[in-house]
Amino acid sequence: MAEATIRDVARRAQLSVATVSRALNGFENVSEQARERITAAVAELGYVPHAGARSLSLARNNAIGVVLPDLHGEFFSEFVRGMDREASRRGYLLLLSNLHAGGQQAANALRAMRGRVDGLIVMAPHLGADELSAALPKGLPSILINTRAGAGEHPSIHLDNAAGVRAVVDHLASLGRRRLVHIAGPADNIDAQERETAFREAVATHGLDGRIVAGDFETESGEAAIRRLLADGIEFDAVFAANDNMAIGALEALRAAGKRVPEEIAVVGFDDIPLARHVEMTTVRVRIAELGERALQRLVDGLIKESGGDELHAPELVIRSTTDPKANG
Amino acid sequence: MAEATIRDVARRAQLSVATVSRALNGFENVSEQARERITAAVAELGYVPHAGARSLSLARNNAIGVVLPDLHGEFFSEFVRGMDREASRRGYLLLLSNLHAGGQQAANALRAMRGRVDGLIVMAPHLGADELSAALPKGLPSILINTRAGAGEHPSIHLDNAAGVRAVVDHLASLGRRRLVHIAGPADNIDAQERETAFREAVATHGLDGRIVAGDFETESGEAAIRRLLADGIEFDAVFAANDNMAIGALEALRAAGKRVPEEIAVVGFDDIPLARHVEMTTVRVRIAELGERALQRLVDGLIKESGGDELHAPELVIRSTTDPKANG
DNA sequence: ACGCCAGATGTAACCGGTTACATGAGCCAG
DNA sequence: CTGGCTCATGTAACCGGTTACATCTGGCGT
Repeated sequence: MAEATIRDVARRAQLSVATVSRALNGFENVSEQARERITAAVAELGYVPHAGARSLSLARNNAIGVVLPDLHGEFFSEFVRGMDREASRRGYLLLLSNLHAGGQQAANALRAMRGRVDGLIVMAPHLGADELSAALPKGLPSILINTRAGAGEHPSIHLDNAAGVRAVVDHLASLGRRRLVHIAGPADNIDAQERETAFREAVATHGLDGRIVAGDFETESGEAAIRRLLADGIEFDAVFAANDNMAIGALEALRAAGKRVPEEIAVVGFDDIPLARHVEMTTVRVRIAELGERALQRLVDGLIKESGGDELHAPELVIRSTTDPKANG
Repeated sequence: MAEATIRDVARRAQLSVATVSRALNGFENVSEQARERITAAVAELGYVPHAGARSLSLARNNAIGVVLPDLHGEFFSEFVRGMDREASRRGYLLLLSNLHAGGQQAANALRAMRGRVDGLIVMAPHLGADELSAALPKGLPSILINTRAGAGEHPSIHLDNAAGVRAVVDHLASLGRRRLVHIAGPADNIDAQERETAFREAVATHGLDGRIVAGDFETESGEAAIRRLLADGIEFDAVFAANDNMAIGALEALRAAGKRVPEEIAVVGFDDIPLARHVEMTTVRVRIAELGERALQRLVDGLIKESGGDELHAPELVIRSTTDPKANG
């Protein structure tokens, strides 16, 4: 009752395995008669080709490995969705492996991909350049996502945080806001770092007053940050949080304190999560699915022709009523 | 510059492939000296075993295939997260394939899994029992999720919609509500069907007045449904939508019409999406990640010992302020 | 009638691992 | 000194496909 193999089909059709293989792969040089016998045998045996064996002899897997850290839901599903969309369009499967722990665990996850996939999409923000280079199976085309380390050696795609931040600050400046507060994300998060740095620069460029307070990407930290500022009697007319969650926390704290948004204080987030749309918040939309799509696209194209270098993925400002009362929700 | 194989390692270490294989797989019967030479050779060549070849000879892949339809973000990421968590715990990888189109496309997706995975987790709500049986590679252990067709033949796990609905209706009845409205989901969605049927039954059991109006799982349809009821002058004191999105639409329509929630009209959803928590809505929580976890767990356990039958996955009522003003948010 | 060629089919090596079985070395008991 | 045992190691078959190359057939030109 074991699974039928191509040899079983050959025996049943009274032909050689070579002919069967050719017929199944749509070669021209197979007689009509042979083709019929083979189709019949396949149906009778319920034969399904063994993709693993096929991959081995073709040295080609039609699969892409995806290695991600433990991600927040929204990002994860959108990213995978994007990759999947492009993958199924091109006849590839996605082999998923999450990078829970660090170090050795990560190396194993990457190694397990060898011989099962034709390329790797890796997001490993917490890995150093050396660890990463050591862990990546050499000779397996890889593309790095939002990973600053080793960007020179491997093709990579990064979210263009600076561009998003500039768009926000430009927008706030154009609305006449002068005293901006940035609620930063966790210090060990690269996106948070980049957003903070870009904020400093953009504020300097516009000659605005820019203040930075700490946050950790959670709603509560945004709320707490604003309460502290208000309690300290700090003056400001705009809040730009490093992500939407904190911006929502900020929004609630402001409204609880009786501040009018956006008339007195404008609020801007980053990411454009569904909730942001619901509360009509101005934010920076990151088309994550598109990022995944691009990554896969570039990787698969690169399987044919090597294409190194770093690419940026541009986000987009979405203006809603927490900055502009005229913007409808 | 091709990848090193085990034979290269053997040559370099001046040993046979058998010894190398044994050493790499941690067998006891390898001398210390041989082991050292092998470790050195592996390091020098940067050898990484070819998982595909290994799978072929072991007839074991350490991978589980996951075939899902095009799902809503929240569900998808939670489900995959759950499976992944359990998979990595057990040393399995996840091979993902989305089921975009129907029929032949679906069959191909399933076939492509043969020989790359040890088992299949399939969610194919739109496939008939026959199609499904035909498409599933025979001899590949499979577990069906939220798929009514062919539940008898294969092990499966279903969301217990009826239990969730009963909990809601019990809760509303205990609050003294008598005239309930159910905003149903799309007619071709199985969960929507089950929720609607269960609603009819629960309402009958309690001897309540139950009315059903159409919806399509989108926020707007919930809003429209309520507006229509109000315009028609229909009397009701509770709304139970087949999902949270529609419940939120209903909530907005009620508030826009000046109705007080929950004093005049209670509102309940289904799913417990993050937004539901934010608007403090009573709903039925479906622990999707847990569902994924269970599916994988059961499948992998079943690889050892076949365990047929159908299992139910129970959801849980979460009471918030759209039904009970005392419930804090 | 014969050689040549095209086209269908078969044989067997190969992809990169694992492993049953064979071999050979070293040790000890008789 | 030798038979028999243990233990490390090697040889080669095997997993299930693909494919280079060999073989066979029939048709055609001269």
